[in-house]
Amino acid sequence: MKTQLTIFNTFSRRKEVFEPLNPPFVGMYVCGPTVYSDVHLGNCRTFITFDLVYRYLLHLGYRVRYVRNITDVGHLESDADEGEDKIAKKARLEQLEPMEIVQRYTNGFRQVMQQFNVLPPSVEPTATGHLMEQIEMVQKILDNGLAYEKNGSVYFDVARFVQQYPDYGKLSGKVVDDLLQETRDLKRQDEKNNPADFAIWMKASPEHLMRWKSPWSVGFPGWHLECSAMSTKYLGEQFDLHGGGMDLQFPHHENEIAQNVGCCGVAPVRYWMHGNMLTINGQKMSKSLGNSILPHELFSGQNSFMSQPYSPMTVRFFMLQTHYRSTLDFSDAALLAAEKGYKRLMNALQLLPELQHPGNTPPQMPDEDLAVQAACNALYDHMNDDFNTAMVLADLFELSGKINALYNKQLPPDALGLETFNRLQSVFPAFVQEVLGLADDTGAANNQLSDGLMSLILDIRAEARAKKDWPTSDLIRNRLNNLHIVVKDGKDGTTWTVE
RNA sequence: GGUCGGAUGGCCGAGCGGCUAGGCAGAGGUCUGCAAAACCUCGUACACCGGUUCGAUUCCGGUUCCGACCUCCA
Repeated sequence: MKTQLTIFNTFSRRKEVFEPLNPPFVGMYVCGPTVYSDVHLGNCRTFITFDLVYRYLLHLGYRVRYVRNITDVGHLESDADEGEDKIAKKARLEQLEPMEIVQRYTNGFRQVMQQFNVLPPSVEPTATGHLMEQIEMVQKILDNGLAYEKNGSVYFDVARFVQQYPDYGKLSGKVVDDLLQETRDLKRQDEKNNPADFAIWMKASPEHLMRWKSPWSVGFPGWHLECSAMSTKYLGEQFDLHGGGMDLQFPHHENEIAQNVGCCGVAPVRYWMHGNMLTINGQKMSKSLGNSILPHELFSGQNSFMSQPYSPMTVRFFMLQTHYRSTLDFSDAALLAAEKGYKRLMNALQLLPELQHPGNTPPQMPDEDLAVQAACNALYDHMNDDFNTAMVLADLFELSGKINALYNKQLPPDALGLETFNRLQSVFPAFVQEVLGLADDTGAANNQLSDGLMSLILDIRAEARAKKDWPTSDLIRNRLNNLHIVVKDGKDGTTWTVE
C-alpha cells in the first residue's frame, strides 16, 4: 500500500517518495521533439507517459508548471559535433526556409498530441526563441573555467568538470574514465581537448543556414544547451521533475546536468524519469532505423504492419497497459485485444451515470461494497507506486464488472451502500478521463440527431417485438449491424453502440 | 568489446519469498424469442542449471537467448 506518491528516480535507481521543493508547486520539464520530421509512435509514447504524470500530479492537487520544449535548432545529424543540423538539412532538401520546416512539424506535432488527448504544457519554449539565454549560459560556463574556445566554437571541458563534480556519469551509469579514454576515431576531433568534451556553441560553416551572432563566432548553440537554459529560465536553478526517453539519458541528460552545474553550481533536477522504448518486431522504433510508424498511418490503417485502423484512444489505452519503464512491443494482435478492452471500459463509463441508488445507506451486499471500496483505494495505491497504470487498469476493470452487474440487475441496486456508490460514481470517471486521459472516441458519444433517430427506430422495433414479429425485429437489427451499430436487448429495454 | 535491462500461461502484459493482476482468445453455465452484451465458473504460467530457504516464478551464482545505451534518436 502506497499512500504517498513514489517515483523511480533514474539518478538513484530507486523508488523515492515524491516531495516537491515548494509544495504545492511542482516544476516539471520534459524534452520535447526535434521538429525536423513527423513524430512517430515511439515519440508519442514518451509524451503520453509524461502527460499521465502531469495529469496525476494535477489530480493530486499540485500546481504544476509543465515545460516541454520544441527543439528547432542545434540538433546535429551525425557524429559528435560535426554533422549537419537536422533542420537545416531538411530545409535544404525540401528547398524551404528552416523556419518553414520548424513550423510545419510543430503544427503536426501539436495535432498528433491533441489526437492522443495529451494536455498542452504550461510553457512550450523553442530553442531559437532562447538564444540570449543560451549565449549567457555559455558565457557563465566559460567564466567558471569549465569550457574553452577553439576557432569560434566553445566546448565543455568534461575532464575539468569531473574534478569538482564526481557525479558526472552517474545518471547514465557511465564510468568517467571510460568516457575520457574513448579511443574511437571520430572525425574532426582535433578541436576538442578530450573526446568526452561536447560543444556548447558551434561556429557555423559558410553554407550553414541557421546562424546567430555571439561573442565567439557567428554560429549556433549545442544541442544539449537549450534544455539547460530553458529549464533554468522557467523552473529555476533547481526543480522537481525532469523526464524524457531513455535514449536521452546519455549524452543529452548527462550533459544537461553538467551544463547546469557548470553554470549555476547546483544539480538541477530532484527526480529524473525515463520512459522506455517502443519496439516493433522486437526492435526499437526509431527514425534512424526507418521502422517507425506514423500516428496517422496507424489511425487510417495505411501501413504495412496492421490489419486495420486503430483509434488514438485505443493506442493510448494500449500503451497504458504496459508500465512506462518496460519496453512495449507493437503488434496487430496486441492492439486488437487492446481495442476490445478499451471499448469495454468505455461501455462501463457510459453506463455509470445511468445507475440509480435507492438511497438507503447500509449495503445489502457487504462483500461487494468492500470490493468496490478496495478497488477505489487501489487506484490511488497503484498510481502512487511509480505510476503503475497496468494495475490501475486492472482496478478499473474490476469496477467495470460491478458497474455492468448493477446496470444489468445481476446485482441489486442497493448492493452497495450509498457512500460507496457515490464514491464509485466520482472516482471511476475521474481516473479514466482525468488521470488516464482516456476520452470516448467509440462513436457512442452521440449527437442529438442520431440519438433521436435511434430512439425512433428502436421504438418501432420494440413494437414489433411486442407483437412477436421477429422477422421485422431482426431485419432492423441486421440492417443496423450493417451500419456498424450493435443493438443489445437488455432487461430494461434496448441499448446500442457503434462498433 | 564495455555498461545496463529483460526472458511470465494460446497472445499482450502486471506482480510477488508462501495468499498465484488485468485485457484478449478458448471452455462451461445464467439470462434471452434468437442474437449480442453482461454476469458467474474454469486453464495453475513464470527460459535453463545449481544454491540460499521450512518454502522461490520472486533472492544469489552460472548458462542460453533477446534488447537498450556506449554515436543522431522519445
